Order: sequence, then structure tokens, then C-alpha cells
Amino acid sequence: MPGKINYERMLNPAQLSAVMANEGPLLVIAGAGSGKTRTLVYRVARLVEKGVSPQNILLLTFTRKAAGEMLERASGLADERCKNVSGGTFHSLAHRVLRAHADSLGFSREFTVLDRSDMEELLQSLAREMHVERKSIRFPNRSTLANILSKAANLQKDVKSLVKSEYEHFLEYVPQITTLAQLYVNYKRENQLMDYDDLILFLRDLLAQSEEVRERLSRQYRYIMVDEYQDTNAIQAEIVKWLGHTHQNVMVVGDDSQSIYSFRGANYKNMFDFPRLFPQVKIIKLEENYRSTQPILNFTNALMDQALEKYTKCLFTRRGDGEVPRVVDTRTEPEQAMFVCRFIKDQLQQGRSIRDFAVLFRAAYHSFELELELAREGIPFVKYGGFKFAESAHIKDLLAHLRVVVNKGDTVSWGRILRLVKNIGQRKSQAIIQWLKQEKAAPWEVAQWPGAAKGDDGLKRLSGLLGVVSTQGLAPEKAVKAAIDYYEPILKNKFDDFPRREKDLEQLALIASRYKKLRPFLDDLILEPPTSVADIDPRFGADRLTLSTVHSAKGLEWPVVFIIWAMDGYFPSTRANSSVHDIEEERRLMYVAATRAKDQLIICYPGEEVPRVWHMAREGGLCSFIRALPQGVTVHDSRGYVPPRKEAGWRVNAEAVQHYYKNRTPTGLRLGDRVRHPAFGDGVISSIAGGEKVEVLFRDFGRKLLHLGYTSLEKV
DNA sequence: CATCACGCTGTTTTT
DNA sequence: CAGCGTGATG
Repeated sequence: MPGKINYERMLNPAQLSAVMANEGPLLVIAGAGSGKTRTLVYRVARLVEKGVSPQNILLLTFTRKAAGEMLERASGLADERCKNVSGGTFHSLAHRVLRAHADSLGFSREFTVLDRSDMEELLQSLAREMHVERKSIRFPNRSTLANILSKAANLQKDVKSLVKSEYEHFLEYVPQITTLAQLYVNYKRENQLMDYDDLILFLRDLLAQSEEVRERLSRQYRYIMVDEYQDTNAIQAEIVKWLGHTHQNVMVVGDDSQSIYSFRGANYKNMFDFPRLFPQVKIIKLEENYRSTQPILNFTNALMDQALEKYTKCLFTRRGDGEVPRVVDTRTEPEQAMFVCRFIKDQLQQGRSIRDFAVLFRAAYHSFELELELAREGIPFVKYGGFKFAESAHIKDLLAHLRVVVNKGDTVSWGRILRLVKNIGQRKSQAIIQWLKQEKAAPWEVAQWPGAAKGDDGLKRLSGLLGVVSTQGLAPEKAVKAAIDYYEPILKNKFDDFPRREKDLEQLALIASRYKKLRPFLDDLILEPPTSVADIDPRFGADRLTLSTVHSAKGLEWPVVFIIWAMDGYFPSTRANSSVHDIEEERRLMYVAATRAKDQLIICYPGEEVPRVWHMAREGGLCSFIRALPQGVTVHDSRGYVPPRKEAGWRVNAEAVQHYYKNRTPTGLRLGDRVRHPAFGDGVISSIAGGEKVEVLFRDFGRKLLHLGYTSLEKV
């Protein structure tokens, strides 16, 4: 039985006042590593200790993982009941509320949640129906369309003004995009679909218009805490306002210099608007850093000194001396990968644990080269961020079969599974969907579609599966397994790397086994997707190096942090479509990354690397703030860690791309060359495209398109 | 009509 | 690396 907590001993005065001030609004401005989580944890513990029922506490965080960890810690301090605190993301809260109240917005409670790729797919098919005429440039592709509509929704702007301010090069398509946006909204309403943005928007609308819902939530959540408040947008702020409007017991915690979500409408200025929403607010600043050594803080302080918008915080620590951060120009990307590997191996030999390290980067693909090198060197790693398990094509394919059973109006999933049936493409799938709707047919009756060709049993097989899945009481695990049986032959036909994908399907069955019902399983995969294999299979967590995007590394810390800063960063305004020539945000990104380090910080960048596609980046923003070296770092080259370079041109760079453009690769491979690949074995080069892609006909694996991976091809 | 091969293009980050 | 459009093929 945990004893009474000694708050005075465990917290500094600022933290203590945040923990003890339990009635009324509270804004905590907390620098990196200043014990923000600690403060939240102690506050939860204290509320529970004081007798507040855990169900009356709401903890909004950015990821479910963060919420879970906090509640776990709070339970350790006070008691087990802390685990019953409601925690989660804005989206999961919205989802929970809307499942209960969507009808008062004219929606069915059985609505389906669209994830990002569903949204894009829908937009694309609507755009196709519009037959947009091609003008001087191409119509934006589906992911750009989704970006535009999503950001317009989050900023509550109309399409026109958003495109004007951030996508100027698409100005000529404004009428078409506006029409598309309207079609999209209508379609979602007709088919009971909501995307991520709708969840937030509708929750806001619901709170704004329904006194009853407002009262109910306000009564249920008597104490509200919001983490990472600098990453919320205006709509989310409004939600917070409504949730707290009767009792005012709202505590928000954030750090303006860690705001890195402007792409979804977040603005750190929201933090300073908080006092306007809650005039009686008490403001507390946490400036003492408990994480990093002073040399690391000297660097991060100097970094933020360059910022145009000056902030008031300045972090200090009592962790006096330590190693000065290093900045290393590794010249090229492969050398960078070698440098990181050798450096880590070196330190492992000196007795450090592999778990002490993390490598951080801006975009998921920036670590590809490193991943190859790690694999060659036999260093195990887990990667967070970027590519999502639940969004890979084979997982989406499989889940779509279950989704149509849960919501037979989910036309996006219908289209997906129908097109997987042999001899059914765009045209027929749409016809079948029409027919299903008209006849009000049950999912498994799809085989009765009159247009089916005789002797073609594809639809029959599909309807067989849907019948099985629809069986009352079928557990998610069994449903997934039935779907795997059905889908396996399709998988083998569709993908040439099916062994890997087959394993993913097994993982999916493993996840499914944790659920009793189909719908929560499917909803969770969209709203709380596993972020890496480590989440699915606990064996993966231990004794591995962490690779992570900066965004996914928020709130975490490691003794040794590498930052690999690619040269294709934000470029200056010379380019019309540069929607984010926001060096300021890139600087904050670097700040977030650097403040993850406890003892040692190593920043590397491939100084000679010319960006492959965006040739202008080099002179631009990119490493301008690395180049204008802030005080308090030492500059190295990678000597001692990287073997002498191979001959010039062994690796793609801009000149090489131009020079070798069509007929051979920069590694000197030509059409018809016999090659050996470490994983796929022997093969022959069957085509070379764009100077960057190589197609190989492998003896054992058939045709494969290799991109980055082709540098590991060996001529034989 | 569906499917395949080919060449071209491209900011990214998450719920 | 993946998606898209295109033109040829089944």
C-alpha cells in the first residue's frame, strides 16, 4: 500500500504550486525536460488521493501511449484507481462522444471513421468523376488534396483563401477544388462517414449547440488536464473551453518552443490565448531542466536565441558538466550511416546499452540508408513514425472485408474489396455498389449481382467470406483468420514480397485476439494504431536501438541522441509551392530533437549531398542554422569512423543523376548485368529508369523494383 | 473492360 | 518509394 506522498520533497516550488492548485484554470508553461509529465502525474495522484473519483478526471494527451504511461506512473504513486482516469487523444474523446450522440447532428451512431488513406481514396474517386480539365500544371494529387482540405478545415478557412496563402501554384484550380470539397462533404454525410477532422469539428459543434451534452460532459469530467497544449488548434481550444465552462477546472501544459504541428493548424499562440478563454487563470512557469547536461542546454538555448519570435523561457540545469554537443559533417548519406553505426558500436564496446541510443530525423525516409547499414552491421532497431502498419495496402485490404460487414454503407471499403476480385475493376465495382444500395442487399448477397459472368466464382467466394464474418458473435480474431484464408491467394498474386506481408497479417490476428467485438477493434486501428512492431509484439521492445521521427519522439528521452539532418529541408521562398518555408518551425523541430538528449548529443548532416529532387534546397534554409553554428558545439568530421570513400559517383547526386540519367546507374550498373542482392540472391537487371530505379529479374523472387536498395546490388 | 508495362513526378510530420 | 496516367495487350 503506497504511503502518503511527500509532495514537498518530490517537487520543486513551481511544480508544487501547479500540483496543489486544484480548483480553477491553470496554464503551465513548461520548458523541455522541466518535469511536465511529472507534474501531471503528481496532480492526478493528488486528486485521487484527495478523494476525487478517477472517472471525473480527464487527461488529454497526444498519444494513447503517453496517457497510459502517465496513468501507470500515477498508480505507482497513489493507488491503482488512477488507471481508471479517462485518458486519450482529442480524437478518441470525440469518437467516444460522437458514438453516443451523433444522432443529434443528423448522423447515424453507426458512422464509419475514415483514416487518411480512405480520405484520399474518396477524394480521388470524386475528382475523377469531375473530369477536371488539365491546365498548365497538373491537378493536385490525392495527398495534396487531402492536405488542402484538412488544413482548411482545421484553420476554419475556405478553400480559396487557404490555397491563396499556402498553395499559390494551384490557384487556377480553386473552383474545381472548391467543388470537390463540397462533393466530399456531401458524400460523407450521405454515407455516414467521418474523417479525422470531422471528429474534432463535430465534437465542437455538438458542444456548442447542445446544452445537454455540454452539461453531461462537464459533470462527468470535473477535472481536465491537457498535455502538449502548444500543439492544439483553435477548434480544439474551443472544445477545451466548452468542456471546462461550468467548473473552470482546466489545467493545460505546454511549451511554445516545441510547437511542431502547424501543418494541422496548430499554433503555439493558442497557448497565450488561453487566459482569454479562462480569465481567472493562474500561470506557472517551469524553467529548471532535469534532463540534460548544461552543455546541451547551452546549445539548445543558443538555438532558440536565433528564433525570430523570442520567448521568455531560458532553461537551466544543475547537471553541470558533460560532453559538448558535436556537429559532424559526414559528407554523404552512406558515410553518415556508417558514422552512426561505428560510433554506436564503439560505445557498445565500452559497455553502454543499446537502449541508451536514439537516432532522430525529420521524415521517415531519411533513415532508409541508415537502416540498410544497421542491418548489414547486425544492430537491431525499432522504428517509430512514418509508415503506419494499419495503413499498408495489405492490412487495409484485409480490414476492408470486415468493415463492410460492420457498416455495409462503407462504399470506400466496398470498392476496395470488389476490385480485388478477378476481372472486376473500377467500372464493375461501382456498378455493384450501386446495385447493393438499390436492392438494400445484405453484404453476403453480393454474389447475386446480375452482371456477374457465368462460371466466374470470384464474387461467390467473396460472399462466402462475408457470410462467415457476418455470423453473429464471431470474434474479431476468427473474423481476421477467415479473411486471411480468403485473401491469401490474392495477396500472393498482388505482391511479390508476400512472406513479409503474410507475417503482418498474423500480427493483425494477434491484435484482434485482444478484442471481443469487431467494431472496437476496427475503430482502434484507426484512432489508436500501433506505432511500431514493438507495440504489437512486446518481445521487440527490449535491447534495440530506437529510430524515430522527431514528431514521434516527443516526450521521450535517451542518454545518447543522434540527429541526422537531411539536406532536402525546407527551402526558401524562391519556390512558389513552398507552403512551409518556415525555418522557424524547422528550428523548433531541431530544438525538440536536441532536448531529448540527456548526456550526449551528436548532430550529423551530409554536407556534400545534393538533394536528389529539390536541387534548390542546398543554398536555402536547410542547415542554415546548423551552419551558423550556435556557440557551445564542437565541429568534427567523421574521420576515424568512416572508411576512405569509394570512387566518385558511387552514390546518387544531382550531377550523377543527370549524367547517367537513362542508361545506367551511378553505381555503374547497366541493362542486362548479372547481379547479386544480399537478400534476394541472383538476378539480371531488366530495366533502369530515371537514373534512380532499377528493376531486377531475380531467379527466386521474380521481378522486383529496387530503389534505394539497389546500392547493395553487387555485379557478378 | 480489365490488366500490364512504362515513364514521369514528387515535401514532410500525425490523429 | 509509390502513385499516376498512358498506351498496348488480353
